[in-house]
Amino acid sequence: MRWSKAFIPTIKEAPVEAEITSHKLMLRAGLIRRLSSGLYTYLPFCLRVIKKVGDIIRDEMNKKGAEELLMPILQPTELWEKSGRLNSKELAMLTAKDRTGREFVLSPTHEEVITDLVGREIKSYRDLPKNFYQIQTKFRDELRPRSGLMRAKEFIMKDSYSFDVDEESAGKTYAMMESAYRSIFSRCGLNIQVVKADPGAMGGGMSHEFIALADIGEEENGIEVGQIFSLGTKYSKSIGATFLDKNGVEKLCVMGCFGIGVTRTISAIIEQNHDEYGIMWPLSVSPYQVLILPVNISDSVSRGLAEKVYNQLQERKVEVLLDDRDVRGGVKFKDADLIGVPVRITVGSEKAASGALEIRERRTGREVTVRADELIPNLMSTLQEENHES
RNA sequence: CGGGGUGUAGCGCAGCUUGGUUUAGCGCGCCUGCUUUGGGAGCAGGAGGUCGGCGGUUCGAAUCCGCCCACCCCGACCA
Repeated sequence: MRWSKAFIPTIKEAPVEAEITSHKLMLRAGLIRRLSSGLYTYLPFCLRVIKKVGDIIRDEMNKKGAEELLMPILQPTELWEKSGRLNSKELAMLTAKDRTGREFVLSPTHEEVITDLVGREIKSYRDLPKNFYQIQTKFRDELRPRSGLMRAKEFIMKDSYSFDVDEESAGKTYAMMESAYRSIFSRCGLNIQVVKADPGAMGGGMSHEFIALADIGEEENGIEVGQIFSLGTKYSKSIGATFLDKNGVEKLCVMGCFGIGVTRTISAIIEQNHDEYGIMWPLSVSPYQVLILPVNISDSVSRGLAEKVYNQLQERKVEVLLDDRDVRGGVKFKDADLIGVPVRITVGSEKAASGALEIRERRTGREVTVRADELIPNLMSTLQEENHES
């Protein structure tokens, strides 16, 4: 992508609405814009990160045998009456009406819908265990939205729901999800602490929270980015999800549910990966892997070299952003630090004249000068290292 | 919902106390031209505002009064 064609609206100073670092940086680096309190547009740059995080989640969930599906956001209130959660204050539900006046819940979570589905479709112990997940927008009528994507009325969540034949099997699923979550957060570049938690509105038995350590955050100096619950038979009983066991006896599915706040995870990543100049994306979730920065775009030699490198990297499927804007070098350097692409290739007029350029790591500031024909192998090994560090 | 605070150009603010030389300013950003080009350049010119909204007081309101709305922070609640 060429920066001159991309929509990356960076700003020098953070608007006063933002207090915490991640919120400020997301505004400044052109990731989000506010529509209204607790409602944000994810700009193209942010959407790339959302996709990266989503792909890591999909990879780890699929490894554990979970299957992705997508359920409706609008849900009939009758289903929520069945589970007894229609008037749950904790879930802070938003509702919507159709033109006949029928009321729907704008889903804050999907236990009811998935249990209804499984109850209708799965009838035999032979079809269990099952684990379904989805990544979609959730709604909570937050009393007080705050801190950008940290607590929004509308946010992106990965939620999954497991169905097992008994507690023992459900326990294994629970442990598997815990390990999947550890891998997911680690691959996202997050330092996580797992703590025992109160199941709250979900009900059921055991629960653990995944806390990203940060000096802001709402509990224990950390940000809750995920939570897992063993639900027992609470929903299979109220909604009706049973199966026949080996002996032909009807039994209730033993359930678990597992959530990750995707957009909040991105806030947490920034809280843990930034410095005074801007974001320092872990390579695994960075919107681009490499930024090419020709210091002076009107110098034809460095422009030519930058274009050449840009093409080479694109051919190798490296996600590369070329800062081809006709602005002064200082502006580009500041923006480069702000948006936090992990590897920067600087093309300066002097060195370009002798066919050399610089590779710089955003996180460490480490910089090497290489000849253009040595660039690709050097860059590939730098990317490898970055990958292992995050 | 309780408490605190803020609304003046895209962003950051001054002006309000004491109403009238304010045709409402300043910095950044934006547009045009020239110069400049390794860490947010310089000069010149320019565009951009129902002063959050409605009502009231007054000869006259960004400024005083009332109501409403929006937004931010603390609390209760949550991925």
